[in-house]
Amino acid sequence: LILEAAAEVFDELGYEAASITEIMTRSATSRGSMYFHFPSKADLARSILAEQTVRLDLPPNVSKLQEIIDVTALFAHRLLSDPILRAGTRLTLERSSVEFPDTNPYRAWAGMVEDLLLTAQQRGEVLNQVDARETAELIVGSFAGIQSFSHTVTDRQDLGSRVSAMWKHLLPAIATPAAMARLDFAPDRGPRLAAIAAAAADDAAPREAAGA
Amino acid sequence: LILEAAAEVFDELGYEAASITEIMTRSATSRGSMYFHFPSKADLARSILAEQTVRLDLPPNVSKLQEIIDVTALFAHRLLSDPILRAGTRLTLERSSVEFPDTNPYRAWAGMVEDLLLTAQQRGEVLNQVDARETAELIVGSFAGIQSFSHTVTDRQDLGSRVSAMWKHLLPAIATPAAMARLDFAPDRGPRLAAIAAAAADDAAPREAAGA
Amino acid sequence: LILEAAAEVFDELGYEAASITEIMTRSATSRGSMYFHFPSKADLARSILAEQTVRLDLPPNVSKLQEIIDVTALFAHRLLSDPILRAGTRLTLERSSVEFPDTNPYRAWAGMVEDLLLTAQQRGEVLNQVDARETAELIVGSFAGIQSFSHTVTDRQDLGSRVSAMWKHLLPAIATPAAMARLDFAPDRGPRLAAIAAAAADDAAPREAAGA
Amino acid sequence: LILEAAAEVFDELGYEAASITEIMTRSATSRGSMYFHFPSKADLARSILAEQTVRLDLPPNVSKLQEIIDVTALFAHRLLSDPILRAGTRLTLERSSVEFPDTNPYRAWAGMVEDLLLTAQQRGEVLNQVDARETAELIVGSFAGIQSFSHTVTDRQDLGSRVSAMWKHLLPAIATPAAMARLDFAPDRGPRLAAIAAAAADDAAPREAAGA
DNA sequence: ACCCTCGGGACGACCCGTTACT
DNA sequence: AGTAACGGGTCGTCCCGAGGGT
Repeated sequence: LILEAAAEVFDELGYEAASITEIMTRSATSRGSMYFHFPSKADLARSILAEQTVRLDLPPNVSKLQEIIDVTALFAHRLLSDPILRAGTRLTLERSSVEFPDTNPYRAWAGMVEDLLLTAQQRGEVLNQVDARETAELIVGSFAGIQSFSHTVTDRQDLGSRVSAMWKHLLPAIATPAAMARLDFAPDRGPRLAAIAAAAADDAAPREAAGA
Repeated sequence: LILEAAAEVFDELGYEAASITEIMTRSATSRGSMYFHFPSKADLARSILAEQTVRLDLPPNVSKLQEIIDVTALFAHRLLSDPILRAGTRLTLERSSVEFPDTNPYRAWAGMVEDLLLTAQQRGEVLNQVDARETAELIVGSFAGIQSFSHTVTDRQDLGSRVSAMWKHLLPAIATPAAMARLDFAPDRGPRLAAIAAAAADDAAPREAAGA
Repeated sequence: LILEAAAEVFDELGYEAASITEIMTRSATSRGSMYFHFPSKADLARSILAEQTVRLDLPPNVSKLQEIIDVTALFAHRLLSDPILRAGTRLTLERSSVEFPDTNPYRAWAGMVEDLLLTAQQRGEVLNQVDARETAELIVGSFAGIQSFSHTVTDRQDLGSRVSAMWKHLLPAIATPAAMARLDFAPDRGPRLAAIAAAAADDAAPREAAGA
Repeated sequence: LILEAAAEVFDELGYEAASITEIMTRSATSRGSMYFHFPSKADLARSILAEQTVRLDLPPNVSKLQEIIDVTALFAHRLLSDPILRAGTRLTLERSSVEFPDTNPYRAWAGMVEDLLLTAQQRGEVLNQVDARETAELIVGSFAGIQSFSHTVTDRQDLGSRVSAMWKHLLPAIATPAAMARLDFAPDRGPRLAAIAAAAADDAAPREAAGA
């Protein structure tokens, strides 16, 4: 797809430094075709941001706290290989303040985490003194910063460990002792989740193929 | 100064979107003068990054852990008014991966925090199971992300509270209970430190004037 | 054509002093169009050099020595009116050393003359002791210098006479007496050849028009 | 000297592409000093052209024709090592048409050669039918072109041979048979003359030193 | 409906030769 | 002699329409 190429370029160069010409070249598209599908450069960026949120559907878990952890772990894992996600984070970090009046990715993520947190709190997984919104925004912000740090220092190779460390430091102030004992936030949580998802997809695919 | 204007523009537009012409206009400098002092745009960015680290000298504290907290609190506070610092963080977030081979701001901050953390650990303020480097990098990353979040959502107006919340969540996993009781990480810690520093400067200035 | 304008400017100002803007203005082209056809200024120069060599097709002559003379005479004549040729010589003189690794115009010309010289020698028009390569390169070099001299002093108005004088001085050391008697290197040899070529073109054109 | 550095840069880059900053750097001069000695860039070029003509004083010879040959041979030889001369020829070739209203180097050289030629003709060394001015200008032009050719193709390493070849081709049409027998235009004429001049200078220097 | 060649300006950073003030 | 300041100008490139073809 043409978005793929755009994502690569945005990831490598950032929004401003990315040139449509470069995207064209890399996706072997011509100028006319490019502007037929995406009226402007900003449109490309918006499409990438939209794609990004779509790609985070996770199977529900009995523990809502585990779900939050899993979303970060899987996101961290996918960041290693998915150019759309990589570009999405870069664009969020660089341009969130200016570009997205309503569909701010930060807000979207924080809202999702806050909802999960509230549910978890009702189920007794989360300490009572926790302010769901405050904690949710802290988690999202921290994750974004850690990701940036890891990107800078090791090109995200150690992002899994860093996210694991984040949870190790944060959870004592969030989770109830009982809930905490059952949580899995090991560094390889991301890859494991990805493997499970891939297996599920393999299960589903033949059925689809048979249906078609 | 000319750096001041550059910082403003970088803060508002980011590195790529900032134009030298705009910086020129805003600082009422001519093109020739501009390039006499800063041979290139990248040089301007580098100078801002360098200035930034200089501006973080804090009076030593008996508690090294408190020193770490204070550095974040004061930094958060100054971020509200100091364009150099504002620009510095934006440049770090946007371009740290590409621009600064050795003088990476992330590394510099993380190194400083790690040193303080190790000293604190020797003094019994920090739990033994804490890995100083891991924790230091987590703190720096989280701070950067939180700052970005706050910048996006409220133009950093609530950064003090967010940093305070960060410490509230992080400290239980870092500080020994005894040390924790004596730590001050209230949201207004930053402004208070700034006031103290200002008073100290007022004290020193007259003496200097008298000496001269 | 756009090359025409570029040639004019290069001819008048030289490569470095010529500005793309000036070429644009003079050819009423926009910058976008300009860079669409010629990716760079150097490319313009290269194209001019290429055009130049194309424009020197001459009807074969029984005397190969006469062919060499004719090529210089016609070239000298065209230099008065053809901007591409004028620019070409200037570019060759100024930049041949640096710009054209393989397609050096000097070498191209010298090679052509050398070949003709060798053929002429086999036919007995050229003295045996003549070293074809040495003489060919001398002719090309001399022609270039004479052209530069004439350009400087009389804006090339007397180039025909100068080339004639060159042959008057050179031929005794090149041509056999028998061949020499039949050679025509009068100052107006160039214009006469041009007239013949024009007449031939007029002959051909109607036929083409009729065929089409 | 500062001219030396300027000459180098002009030789390598040409007039337009040469930058005063580069000349400054290479001669370790500061901007102020630079503009104190040479009010403008054009002034630098003019000074180099002036220096150039000075450096061609040759001991008088009984044969004026030999003197002409020697001037070309010595000039060709010095071109290998003297940056001032190298730069001078480049500037002459590039800018003679535009820069020097009265002190045109071409004219200066042609005039000198013409005078020598006339004297030689009076002495019977030169054929009667020779038009001194025409021939003088031919010689100067040819030399310039040959030098350019050699510069392009072999960085002037074979310039001696080329000049020798030039004379071999030209002299039959210029010199009387009697005079020609006594002329020396071998390829190594330049180096030999330089050696003689050096020896003479060695002779003179001690005396000067003694006198001083 | 989809794609591409071609054209259009507006800036981009950078660097230039040159002049005042110290 | 030397540091600082000055604008004008360079080439290159960018994001983007418009007409022609498939």
